[in-house]
This record gives sequence, structure tokens and C-alpha cells, in this order.
Amino acid sequence: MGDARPVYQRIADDLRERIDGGDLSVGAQIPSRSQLKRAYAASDQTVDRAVRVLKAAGYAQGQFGRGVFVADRTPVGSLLRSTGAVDSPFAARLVPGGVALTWEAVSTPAPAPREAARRLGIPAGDRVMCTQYEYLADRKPVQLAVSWEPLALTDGTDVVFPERGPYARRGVRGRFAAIGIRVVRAAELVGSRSATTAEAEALGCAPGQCVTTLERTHYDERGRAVETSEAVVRADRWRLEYDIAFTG
Amino acid sequence: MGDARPVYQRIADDLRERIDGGDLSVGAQIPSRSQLKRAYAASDQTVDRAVRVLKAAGYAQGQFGRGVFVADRTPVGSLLRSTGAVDSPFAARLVPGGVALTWEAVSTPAPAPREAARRLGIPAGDRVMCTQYEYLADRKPVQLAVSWEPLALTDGTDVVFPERGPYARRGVRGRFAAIGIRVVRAAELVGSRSATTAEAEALGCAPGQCVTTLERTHYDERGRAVETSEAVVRADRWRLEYDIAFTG
DNA sequence: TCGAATTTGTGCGTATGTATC
DNA sequence: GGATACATACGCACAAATTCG
Repeated sequence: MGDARPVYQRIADDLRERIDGGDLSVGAQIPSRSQLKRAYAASDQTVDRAVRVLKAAGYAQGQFGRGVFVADRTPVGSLLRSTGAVDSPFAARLVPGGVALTWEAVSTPAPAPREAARRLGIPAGDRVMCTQYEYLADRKPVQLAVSWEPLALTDGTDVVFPERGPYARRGVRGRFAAIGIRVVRAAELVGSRSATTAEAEALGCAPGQCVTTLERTHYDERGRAVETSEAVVRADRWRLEYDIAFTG
Repeated sequence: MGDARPVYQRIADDLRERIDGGDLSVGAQIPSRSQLKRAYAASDQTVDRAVRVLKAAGYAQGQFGRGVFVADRTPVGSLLRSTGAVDSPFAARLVPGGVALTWEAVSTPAPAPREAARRLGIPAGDRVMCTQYEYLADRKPVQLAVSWEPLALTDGTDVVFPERGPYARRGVRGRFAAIGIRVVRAAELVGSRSATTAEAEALGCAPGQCVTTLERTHYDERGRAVETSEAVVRADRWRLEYDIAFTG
């Protein structure tokens, strides 16, 4: 029977099936290049390319001089995106329980980039507070984010710096509530793509790995955008969780 | 200065920057292998690998005998995941407007697979109605999904087949309402990963491309799971859209 | 219509560097 | 030191598709 797939694809699919089927379990070593070469009567390059496909898919990761091992892809948790909690911008449901969630943030005033300005409904170049977040679970990076808030709303108040002052680290809703702005709605756009080399570096995963992308805008009761953010989440072991209530 | 990146990665990053910067616009042809070989004084394999990285990232796609061209990655729309609409399981916000949204479905009774049974809170192997969906925009596949509903709930009613009968093609809420079950809540888990070769085949994209994954469970007012589904969405041009209302 | 040139996609053999055992 | 293994890179080759003279 003719198999249209190229050799490297067939080898990669075979290995993926062996992993999914449990024949190769998490932590197990994938046959080495010389073994695969013999088994499939293929060249060095070809089997290497097959293994690269597996690694790009997050199924395995290589260790220099040791071998290539089946990666652990069981989800460690999910980031809760629909929570009404005002006390933290980083809530998660964890599978076993016992992972320390922390984050760091750095804020600098800046002119609004075009895309952020469009989402905020303000002229590009208007002054905004730009905050870069790094979210960690057990000291390992999970999510990178950057947020923009119009300084026209927060300048002169004590919530102007998201990570400083009496309302520090409270999350968007809690902080804006302190200056009399009720955040009642958020719109979130979710996508995915492969990580850039810079993102892969920051997230501690291989370049080209899959990441989930977020684009969120918060609105007050008058429908005015008060904050917008973009985030990149490691997709290998983290998911997003939405709770949808149907009204009426 | 020493650049730690391997040659193929440097070439790939260069090309990606030229695309992001607009030097190479959508539809433009990427320099051919022989041109890249000369430009970077690299080998055949190396430049080919660089271009493979670009293609895997969805930045470009090759055409046999013609060349490699910059892919159009502007979003064509977003799938609305929080809508209260009961009349369709496939709602979307479209960027220009004018894309025909259709879907096909095939249902067969089957024993519940382990994961689906766990999410439905029923014993594995219990009879369920298993429905496979294919969602299309302008005849091109956007999303694949498979849904499970316990036959204990729907057997003998006229909503047992999601795509047949008086309440056909209505979506989960509308159909269950017809048999007196009020679906008031859904929980959705969103992740992403690279497509399997089978998924890539069905979605009409290259194997290894990034897809967004969905895992949704619908609950009635007593908190009982009445339906669960898994879906795979093309990530190159489609996103998910959530509307989050903060109560209280 | 034929043929040559170009380009992608795949594949083989070999070599080098580096890390681990 | 030596064997093994990964990661990168070079040179070459061929099939299939397109383009152009």
C-alpha cells in the first residue's frame, strides 16, 4: 500500500502514537538516532527531522548528551478568566494543589501604541501607564502580559501605579473601584500561535512552541474602555477556564 | 559580537522581522533557496530549515515549483463563545462581513469514552449520543468538534438527534429547553497545541500548525452536566471571543 | 509542443562540536 | 579516555511542479 506521507512524517506519527498509546510513557527515552536509523532504514537527517517534529509539538524534549525524553504534558492548572475576585489579577485552578502563584510587575508611563489606543478608544500617542507583568507558578514562568491604562483616568490618584500604593496588586477592578470607576464588563479575544524566540526565552520553553494569546479590554458601566492588555500563556501545561452563565 | 543563535534560527528571525516590519508584505515572495544561500553563505539544508521554521509559525506557505509566499494572518473573525443565542451553535463576529457560516453534523449512539464520561459524571461505557461537527466559513473548515450527550436524558424524545427533528440545528440550549431542561451554565477550558496530521488534513492546513482547543461542558440549573464537547479551531485566522460580565 | 531553468520538498552521507555516562 | 547522543551544518541528489523561451 502506498503511503503518501514522507518518511520523516511517518516516523514522527509512529512515535506520537506510541506516546499517546502509553507504550512510551512520560519520562521514557525515545529511541536514539542510531536506533531509529536502523529501525526505519533512514538517514541521520531524516530521523532527526522526525524527532524535531515531535519536539516542536511538545511531545518530547532533548537533553544534550543524554537522549530525547517524553515530555510531561499533563495540565498543571487553568487560569480563571471569569472570576469576580477583585483581590488578585492572577487566579488559577490547580490540579493537585500546592503550587505557589506569584507575579512581578514594572510600570512606566508611555505614549499609547496604535493598537492599544484603538482598543481604548483614545488617540494614539496619548499618555498611558504601561505595565509589564510576569506570572509565575513555582518560580516558573506561566504567562507574560502587558497592560495599558489611560493616564487621563488615573493620573494624580493613588492607583496610578498598579503595583504600588495602598491598592497595589489588587487587580483592575479593585483598583478602579478605589477611584470610583465601576468595571462591569470585559471582552476577551483568545487565539494561539507559536512563540517568538524572545517569548520562548522569557517563558523558558523551546522556540516555536505553542502559546495561547489573550487580548482583554475592561469597560466601565458607561461602556468606556478603562484598561486593555495583551498576554501570552504557555500552552504546554496551562489552559484558560471560562465560566459562562446564560441569562434569560 | 557572538550570536548564540544557530544560523537557521538567525535567518528565520531575519525573515520574520522583514515580514513584521512590512518589508515583505502579504503575498510577497520570500527569497528563494538559492538566493538565501548566497545571501547568508549557508547550505541548502540550513536555509531550507530556516524557511521551515517560518512556515511552521504560519508566517509563510510554499507552493510547489513557484516559491514561498508571505501568508495572510489577519484575523477573519472570532467565534462568539458567550452568546446567549439559542438558535445556533455557531455564532461568529466577522471582520468585513459577508462570510457564509455553515456546518455539518453526523450523530451516532455510542458508549461514552472515559474522559467524556468523567466530565458528564456518568459511568464510562454508558450510552451517549456522539455527534461530530464540522464548521465552515466560506466552505473552508474552521472548526472540528465532537459532542456527547447522555442518552439517559434524550432517548425517546424528539431532540435525541441534534441535527434531525423539529428542533434540529438549534444548539444545546434550545434543544434541551424543548424537553424541559434549562441549561444555565457552561464551563469552557481553552488551550492550544500543534495539530495532528489527521486534524491538519481535515482543517486544510499544514501539519504541525497551531490550533486552539476547546473543552466545554453544559450544566442545568441543578448543576448536572447535560452535554460535553471537544473542539479544535484553526488558529491562523480565527480567534475566540468571550464576554465577561462582573456581577456585584 | 517541447525543453530548459527555476523552485519547492524530500532524502542520503558525512562532518564537527558539545555534553553525558 | 572512549563511547554514546544530541544539535548543527555542509554538499549533493532527485522528483514534482511551475515558468518561460
